[in-house]
Amino acid sequence: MDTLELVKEKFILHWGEMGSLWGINRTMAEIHALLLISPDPLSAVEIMQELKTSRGNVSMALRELIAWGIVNRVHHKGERREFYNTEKDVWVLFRVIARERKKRELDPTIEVLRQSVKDLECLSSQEAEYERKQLKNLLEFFETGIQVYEELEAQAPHSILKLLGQALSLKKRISG
Amino acid sequence: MDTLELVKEKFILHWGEMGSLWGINRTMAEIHALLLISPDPLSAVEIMQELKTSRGNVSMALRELIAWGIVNRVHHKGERREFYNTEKDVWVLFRVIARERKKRELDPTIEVLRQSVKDLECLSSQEAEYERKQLKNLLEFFETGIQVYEELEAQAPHSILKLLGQALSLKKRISG
DNA sequence: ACAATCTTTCAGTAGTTTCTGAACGATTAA
DNA sequence: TTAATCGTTCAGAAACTACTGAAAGATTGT
Repeated sequence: MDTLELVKEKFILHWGEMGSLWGINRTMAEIHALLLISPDPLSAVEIMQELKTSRGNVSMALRELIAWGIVNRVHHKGERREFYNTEKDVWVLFRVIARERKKRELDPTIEVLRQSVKDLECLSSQEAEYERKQLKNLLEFFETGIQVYEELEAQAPHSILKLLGQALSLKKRISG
Repeated sequence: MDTLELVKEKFILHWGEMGSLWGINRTMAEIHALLLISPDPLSAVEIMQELKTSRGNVSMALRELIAWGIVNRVHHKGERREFYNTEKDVWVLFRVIARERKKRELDPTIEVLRQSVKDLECLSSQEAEYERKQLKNLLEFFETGIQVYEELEAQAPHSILKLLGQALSLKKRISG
């Protein structure tokens, strides 16, 4: 087996592992990895063969990936088959994922926290007091997180993290 | 059931859900939530009763949480039982988790990418070229991520995200 | 209309993770 | 020593998630 294939396989497997650590399943992550390093869009059959998995599984995983906004369908005219593509720019990818995770995780959490703090507002036992304090802290944390997210979203066409790094060292130079 | 208990339960359940979305299991996340809003350290039995789960499960989950560095054992003298505590400062908690995730996820990924790029260095087919380009981009992304992480780690005793927000708006004011 | 080629769906299965509870070990007190 | 109380471990059960493959749906060509 040649180097290219070996590296490809290692990368795909690793990406699959990482996928499971985050909330997405192995097949999804593997497909994403495969598309990321493929110069051209691939058909479902090619993906299926490359990853040695079933047709149905590929179909379901692609559906999910498309829902995440990470994969696009590509239609070649005069072709019956559909082809699939992923966003190739890592930084753009990061933004898409960040937006989706915010929607799925941050927003609902903030909602729960806001409601909880509100519900506890009128109680005055020791315990309620403490709980309210803690939940308020959490809420503040997540709200700041969202602010940072929006700051990023608003200005960054590219190189989000790089920008962050610059911003931080800038701040360090100026204020201490 | 009173408001306090209701809010407590809702928060614990929600935190448990979120935990599963990230890589940690429900019980771990629930225990963490419970400790976070408890004014005082709790014993294993109290946790067990509060979450309606088994003794063994609590023991295992606590072991994991301690391994993450999120929960501490507290020994009261003259007490046979152990009590358990979590870091109450959300910002500190964030740092601990960030460090751990870096170690478990970022570092190994960077390792794979470095090795892969190196392995591809001497190949020159179209495909190898493209693959190398993509992996290099990924590598750059993760390396920048780590830089930002270290920047944060180095300076922030508190309010990490807040700092980030400030840094960003500062940068915006100065440079565009 | 029929065949060919592709996608989607979903019931059932395989595989994985989480949880339970009984067994065991350690510590303290009587 | 024995009983009581606590923590830990781990085999097996339960719950959950991912995957397969056959069936059905869609589209195109003959």
